[in-house]
Amino acid sequence: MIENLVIVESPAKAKTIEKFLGKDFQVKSSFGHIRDLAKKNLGIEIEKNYEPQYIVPEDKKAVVKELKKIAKESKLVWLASDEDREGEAIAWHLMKVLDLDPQKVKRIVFHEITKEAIQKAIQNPRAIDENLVNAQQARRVLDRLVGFELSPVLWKKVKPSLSAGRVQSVAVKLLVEREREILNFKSESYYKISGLFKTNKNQELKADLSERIKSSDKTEELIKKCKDATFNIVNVVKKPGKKSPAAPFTTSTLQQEASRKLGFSVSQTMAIAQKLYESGKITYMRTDSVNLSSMAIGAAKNMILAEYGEKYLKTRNFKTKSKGAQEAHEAIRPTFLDKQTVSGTDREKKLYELIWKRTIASQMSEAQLEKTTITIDISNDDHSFIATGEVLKFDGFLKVYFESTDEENEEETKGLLPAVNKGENVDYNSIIAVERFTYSPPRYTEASLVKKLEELGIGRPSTYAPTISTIQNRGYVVKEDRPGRERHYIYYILENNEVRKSKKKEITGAEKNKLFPNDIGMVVNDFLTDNFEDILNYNFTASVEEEFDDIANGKLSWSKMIDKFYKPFHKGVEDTLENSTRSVGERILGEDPVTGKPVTAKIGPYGPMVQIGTKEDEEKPKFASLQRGQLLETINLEEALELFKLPRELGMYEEKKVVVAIGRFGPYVRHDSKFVSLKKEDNPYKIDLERAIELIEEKREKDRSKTIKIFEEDTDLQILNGRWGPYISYKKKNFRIPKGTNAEDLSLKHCMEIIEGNTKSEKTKKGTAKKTVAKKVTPKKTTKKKTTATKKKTSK
DNA sequence: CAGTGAGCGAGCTTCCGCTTGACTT
Repeated sequence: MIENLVIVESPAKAKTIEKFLGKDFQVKSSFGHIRDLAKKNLGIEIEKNYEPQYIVPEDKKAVVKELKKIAKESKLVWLASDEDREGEAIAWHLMKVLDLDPQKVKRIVFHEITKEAIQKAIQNPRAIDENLVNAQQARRVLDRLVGFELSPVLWKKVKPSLSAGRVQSVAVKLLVEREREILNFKSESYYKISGLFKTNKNQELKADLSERIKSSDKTEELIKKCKDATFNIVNVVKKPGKKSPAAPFTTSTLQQEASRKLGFSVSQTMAIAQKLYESGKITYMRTDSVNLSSMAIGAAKNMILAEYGEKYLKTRNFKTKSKGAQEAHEAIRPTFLDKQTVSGTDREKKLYELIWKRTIASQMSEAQLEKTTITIDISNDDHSFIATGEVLKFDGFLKVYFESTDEENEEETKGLLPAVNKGENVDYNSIIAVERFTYSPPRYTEASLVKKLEELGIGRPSTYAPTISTIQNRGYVVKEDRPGRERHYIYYILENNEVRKSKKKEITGAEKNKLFPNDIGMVVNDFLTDNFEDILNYNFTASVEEEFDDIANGKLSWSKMIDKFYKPFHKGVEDTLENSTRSVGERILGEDPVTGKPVTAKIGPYGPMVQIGTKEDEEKPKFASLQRGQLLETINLEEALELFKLPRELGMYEEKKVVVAIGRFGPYVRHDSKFVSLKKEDNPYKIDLERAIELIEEKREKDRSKTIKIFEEDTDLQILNGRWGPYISYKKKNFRIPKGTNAEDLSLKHCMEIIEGNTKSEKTKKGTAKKTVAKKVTPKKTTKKKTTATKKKTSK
C-alpha cells in the first residue's frame, strides 16, 4: 500500500517534488488535462442546459489507466494541479475520472517549487473549488460553441476547412487592420536639420534643429541664413535621471526579448525553454507571473553581493500589469541563480544566459544618469539648435542587462557632451538638412503580436505559440521577408561657406520576418466582423472574463451565463447562414480594353485570382492567379491585365510547344509536359525561346543523373535519387526503399513488392492499427534559417 | 512537386488550454 499519491500537471515538476517529499509520497503527473469535450459534433448538449460531453482522449487513456491503478492502492490522493482555473478543473476531472473517494482526496496548491512552499501546502489542504471549476467549464464551453459554430459558417460562405475562434480571429483582425493602416498611410516628407559645431576649445558638438521643417523652400532659406549667422549658447541644463530594471520574464516577455536579441521565433523560444525546464535548469516556462520566490530573491542577492558588491543590490517584488493574469507559477528564472551558464546546445546556452541576466538585473539597483540639454540660438532666425547628451553616472543593473525595444528608428546613442558655458559662441563645421519621411505603424512580428494579445488579455501563455501557428496554417497570414523599394530624398549641406543641394537614393520599407495577412485572412476577417462584430471586438474576451470571475466567485451560474451568450449568438449564426451571400472578396477592377468585358478580382477555388468576363458569357472567362505580394484589395486594372500575358507560347522545340507561365512555385517553362523552373534572373514576360531551351537541356542533364534504374518491362517504375536518398517512383507515387537494401540491386519484382506492401499499410493506417513499415533512414533536415539582425535604416 | 478555374454526387474540416512526446516529407 502506498501512503500518499500526489498528482501534478507536469512530469518534470513531479520529479522535483518527489525529492522534497520523501519516501511516503509518490508523485505522478497527469500531463495536463485528462478529459475534454467530445470532438464529434459539438460535445455539448444544448437542450440539457449545456451539459458538457466529456471523454478521455485516445492519447490520455494510458495515463488515466496508470493513475487509476496507483490511486486505488494509495491511502491518500493529493491533487496538486496548478492554482488557476484550468488547474482546478484538472483536479476536478481527476476526481471524477479516477473515481476517487472524497474521503481520501485532498486538494493542495503552491506556486513555487520549493520545499517550504510544498510542505506548507501539505499542511493546508482544502476542498475542490466547484465555482472555479464551473468558471473553467464556462470558458471551455464558450470557446467550443464559438469555434464549432463559426467555422462551419466559413466553410459554407467562404471556403472549406477554415476556422474561427475567440482568440485566433482577433489575432488575424489585429494583423488585417494594421495592414490596412499601412496600405492607406500617406507618408509625408519633412526636413531634419542638424548642425555639427565646434566649441572654442575645438571640441565637436552635434545639435538638431528644435523642430522639423515641412517645405523645402523654407529649409533652403534657413540653411542659407545659417551661412551668415552667429551661434550662441543660451542655455545649459543638467538633470539627473534614472532607469529601472524590467521585471523578470513571463512567457510573453521572454518571447519578445528572445526574438529581438536572439532572433528566435516564438515557437523556437518555447521549445528551447522546454528543454531547459525539463533538465531542471529553469522554472516553468508557461507563466504570466513576474513573481520570484523569496528563496530566489535571496539567491540573487547573494550572487549580486559576491559578484558586484552592495552598491548594486536592490531587491524588489514586481507586480503583474497584464490583464487576466492568473499567476499560478513563478516568473521564468534559473533554478540555481549561482549558475551563470549551463551546458547544452548553443541556443539553450544563449536563452539561459538571457534568463539569468534578466533575473539578476531585476534585483539590482537603478542606473543613475545625467541628462544635459544645450540650446544654441541662431542670430538671424527664431529657430534654435538643441544638443542632448546622456551620461551614465552609475551603471547599476545595466552592468548585466539592457532591455531592447521594438522601435525601428531608435535615436543614435547619446553620449557625453563637451563642457560649454552659457553665453559662449560656437562656429559651425557643417549644417545638414536631410529630407525624411513619416513612418506608418510597423507590421507585427510574431513577438509583437503576442505582446499585443497579452495586453488585450487574449490567449494564455500556453497558447501564444500555437495560435501563431494556427493562423499561418490556415493561410490567413504569412511570415516572410519583403524587399524594400527605392526612394529619393533631398539633401542640403552647408560647408565652407557654401550651400550644396543633392538628390540621394535609399532603400526603404524592407521587412524581415514580419506577419502579412493574406487575401483569405482579409476576406474571412471582413466576413466575421460584418456578421459577428461582438465576438471580433477586442473587448469580447475581457468582458467574458469578467463573467467567468463572477462564476468563480459564486455570483453567477455558469449555464445561465452561457445561455445568455448562446441564444443571440446562435441566432446570428442561423441568420448569417440563411441571408449572407458567399464572400469571396470580389472587386471590379475595370474593363478589358481588348474585349470590353469586365475584369474582376476575387478568391477562386485555388486562391486569389483575376478574371476577364463572366460565367454568363458564351465564351469561358479567362483566369489568372495573383502573384506573391499582390493583394485583392490593392490590385489595379493594369496589374491585373499584366497577369494575363502569361502563359506565353515561345515557339516549338523538338516539335513540341514551349510555354512559359507562373505557377505555385514561381515562373516555369513547360515543354513536352515537363516543367522547368526559371532562374532568379529570368523574367517570364521577356524570356525567349533560346534561353528556354537552355533551361530545358539543363534540367534534362540533371534528371539523367537523378535516375538510378529504369525497367524496360515497366517504364512507369523508376528508381530515382532524391533529396532523401534513393526512392522508387511509380505512377506519380513515391515509395521508400527498405533499410539495408542497395537501390541498384533491386529487381522489378522486389520493387513491386515494396509498392504492394506500402499501399496495403496505407489502407490500415486509416484504422487504429499502427504503422509497421520499415523505418526509413533519412538525414536530419538541417535547413538553418539565418538569424541575422534586422537591417537598420539603409541609406545612400 | 506543377496549373487547374464557379452549387445535386461523399465525407471531412473546426475551438482554447493544460501537458509532452512520436515522427520525420
